[in-house]
Amino acid sequence: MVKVKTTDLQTQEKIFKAASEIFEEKGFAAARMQEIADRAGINKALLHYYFRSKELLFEAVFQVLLKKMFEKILSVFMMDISFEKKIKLYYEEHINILIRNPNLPLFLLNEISHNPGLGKGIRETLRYAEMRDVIYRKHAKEIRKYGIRKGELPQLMVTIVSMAIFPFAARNVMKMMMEQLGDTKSFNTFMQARKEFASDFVIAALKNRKK
Amino acid sequence: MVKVKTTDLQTQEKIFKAASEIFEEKGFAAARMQEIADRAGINKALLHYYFRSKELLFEAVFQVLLKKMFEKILSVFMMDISFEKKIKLYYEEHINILIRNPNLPLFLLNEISHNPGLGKGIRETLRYAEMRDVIYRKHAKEIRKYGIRKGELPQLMVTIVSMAIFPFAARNVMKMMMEQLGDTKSFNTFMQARKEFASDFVIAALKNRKK
DNA sequence: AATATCTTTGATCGATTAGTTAAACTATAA
DNA sequence: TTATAGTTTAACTAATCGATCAAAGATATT
Repeated sequence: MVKVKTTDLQTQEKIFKAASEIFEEKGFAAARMQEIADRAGINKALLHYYFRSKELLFEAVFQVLLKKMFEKILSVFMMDISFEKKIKLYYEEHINILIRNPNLPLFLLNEISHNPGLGKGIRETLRYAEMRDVIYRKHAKEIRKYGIRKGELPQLMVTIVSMAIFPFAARNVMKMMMEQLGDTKSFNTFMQARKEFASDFVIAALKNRKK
Repeated sequence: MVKVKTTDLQTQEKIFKAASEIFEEKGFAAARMQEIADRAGINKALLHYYFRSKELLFEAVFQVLLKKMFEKILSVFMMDISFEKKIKLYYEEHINILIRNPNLPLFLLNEISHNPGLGKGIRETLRYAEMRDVIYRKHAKEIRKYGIRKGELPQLMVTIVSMAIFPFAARNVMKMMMEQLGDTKSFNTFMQARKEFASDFVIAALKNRKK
C-alpha cells in the first residue's frame, strides 16, 4: 500500500478549515489551539509552524469569514436592476449564505466589537461609501418617490440588513421560543419563509411612507 | 479620623457592579476575576468568598442583565392600548434602555448562544407564550386587518424587535460606517431618530400589506 | 547515495488564571 | 476584656494554555 503524503497546502487548508469552525463556534477568547489541532488531525506545534500565533491564525480566518459575509451582498447592491428587485435578490442571496453559515453574524459582530483593530479589513471589504454612492446614483428617484429623505437612507439600509441578519444572531433564543410555542417548523424553514416576508414588508413600507 | 467600615452588602454590591461591567464588556470567556476584583477595589479572594466561582458570579449577573433587557418590553406588550401605540411605546422604551446599556444585546445573544444551559432563566423572564396570547387576544382584529396571517406573527415580532436591537449589536460597525461616510451625528442621535423611523416603517408596512 | 530543505511530532517551558488557605483584621456581644 | 463570628488580605496551588525546541521524518536536489 502506498502512503500518499499530504502536501503542505492540504495541511494548511485542513488547519484553516478547523480554525474557521472553532473560531466561529466559540469566538477568539474561548477557542483553544489544542482543539483546533485536534479537529485538523494534526499536532499543536504544527499550527505555530504554519501560522505563527493564535492572533495571526485568527486574523487570517477573520478576513475570509468577513468576505464570506459581505462579498455577495456588495455585488447585489452594485447590480443594475430596480430597487425592488434588488431587495428581493438581497434577501434570497444573503439568507442562503447565512443558512449555510449560521454562526457568522454573531461571530463577526462580537469580534469586531471586542477588537477595534480589525477595522481596516472591514473598511476594505464592506465598502459603504461605494454602496451608498451606487444607491444614490441608481435609485435616487425611487427613494424620493418612497418619501425617504437623504438623511434617512442609513436608517433604511440598517433596517433592510437587520431583517436578514438579526434572526441568525438570535438563533438560539428563537429556537427556544419556537419550541416553547409548539412551533414544529425548523429555524431554516422560518428563514426560507422570511425571504418573502421581509421583501414584501420593506416594499410595503416604502410604498406607504408619509411624504 | 473614624474609618467607616464598609458592610458586606456594600461590598457585594461593589462586586456585582464591577462584574456586570466586565462581563458585559468582554463576555464570560475573556473576563478575568482579577480585573473584576481590581474594578471593585477589593482582593481577588473576596470574590470567591461572596460568589463561590466565576460561573456562579456570572450566572447571578446574567439573570439581572437579562431582566434589564426584557422586563420593560414585556410590560409594554401587556398593556391595554392599541397595537400602533404599543409599537411606538415599545421603540421609545426599549431604545432608551439600550442607549443606557449599549453592550447588553451582543452580550446576551452571545452568552445564550455559547451556553445553552442558560435557557431556564430566559424562559421565565421572556415569557413568549404569554406575550403571544396577549397579542392574539387584544389585537386579533388589527392583525387580520393588516393582512398578517396567524403563522406570520412570529415573523412580524422578530422584525419589530430586530429594528431596535440589531443596531446596538452592530454598533461598532455602524460607528465605522458613519465615520467613513462623514456622518457627524453620533450613534445615540441615530438611535433617537430611529424611534420614529422604526414606528413609522412598521405601521406603514402593516397598512399596505397584500391581503 | 548523500546532502540539504521542508514538514511533523513529543516534550517541555513560562505565563496566566481560577480557586484555596491560613492568618490578620473588624465588629458584636457577653 | 474576652470570646465569637464575620470579613479581608497576601501568598500559594494546581491546572490550563500559547508558544518553543530539538529531533525525527519526508521530500527534493545533486
